[in-house]
Amino acid sequence: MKVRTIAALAQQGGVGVETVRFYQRRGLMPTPDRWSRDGVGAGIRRYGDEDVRRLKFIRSAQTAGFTLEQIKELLSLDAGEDRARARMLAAERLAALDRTIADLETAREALRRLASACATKDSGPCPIIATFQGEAA
Amino acid sequence: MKVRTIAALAQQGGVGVETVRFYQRRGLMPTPDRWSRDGVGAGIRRYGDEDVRRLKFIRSAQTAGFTLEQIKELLSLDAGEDRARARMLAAERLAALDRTIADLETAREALRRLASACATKDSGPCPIIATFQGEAA
DNA sequence: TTAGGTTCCGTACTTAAGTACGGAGTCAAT
DNA sequence: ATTGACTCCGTACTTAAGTACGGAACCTAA
Repeated sequence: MKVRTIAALAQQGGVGVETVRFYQRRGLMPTPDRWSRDGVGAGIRRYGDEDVRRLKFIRSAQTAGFTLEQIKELLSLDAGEDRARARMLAAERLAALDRTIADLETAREALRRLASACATKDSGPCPIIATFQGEAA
Repeated sequence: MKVRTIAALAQQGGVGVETVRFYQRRGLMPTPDRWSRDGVGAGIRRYGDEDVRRLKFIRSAQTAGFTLEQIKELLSLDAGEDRARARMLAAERLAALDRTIADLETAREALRRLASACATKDSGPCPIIATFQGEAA
């Protein structure tokens, strides 16, 4: 149950302080009450392990291609009852992800062709446009 | 040597007219002179097969993750002598692409876990955050 | 208790890649 | 010759996801 400042939270999540604050404004991260150890003054906000997990989840979900808006919904579903909705969001993203990966693999082949086509000599023009497109539409 | 209007060019490239004009402003597509068949008036711009190839190249290169700025450089390299530079751009992008694909595949696994974890029952909470992260950092 | 580094907050700015708009000119078919 | 669609052009707006800024409050170590 370690308690940390926003800077430590951000650091553990691999983002900047301003980004955490941005997520708070967007409703993705909670904005806990401020408190000081000695009870004097307004204090500052402190964050726990749960917040770290939440922040890391946001980053992973982003890698999976969810928008912040969708991630917000996933977070609200996390404690909710609507499994069907969660499944649907996951399935949709999975399909889109597979398409993206396929596209990227096609692009990788094109890049390989380009790299090797331009590798055979050390000077002289190399037809990038033609090579890159290969036979793809 | 078919000649087409900007709308036909855009359509063949799978983009909108405004996008072609945007690429022209950015120096990615040429802005040919205007001419009319009967020589009367200023005419409009006409585009050939070369323009279609160029536009399609831009779209493919974008899929490969190049920015428009980088694509602009690739286009300038297409007829140039600097093979080394072309190879370098390709190699860098290839490496980044491989990292992206790997990340996406990791994300796909996480999504699969999520989908199946939330599939076992039809209601009740399903711990999205915990499930999605799996054991990944 | 004071100096420095942080936090907090609202607001404004940034970037990439478009998209939209409005008015004037042009083209193709009737 | 007119009408309706399309082109051209400059300028402005959009979206997502941050980043930056400035001043006031706060916290910690010396």
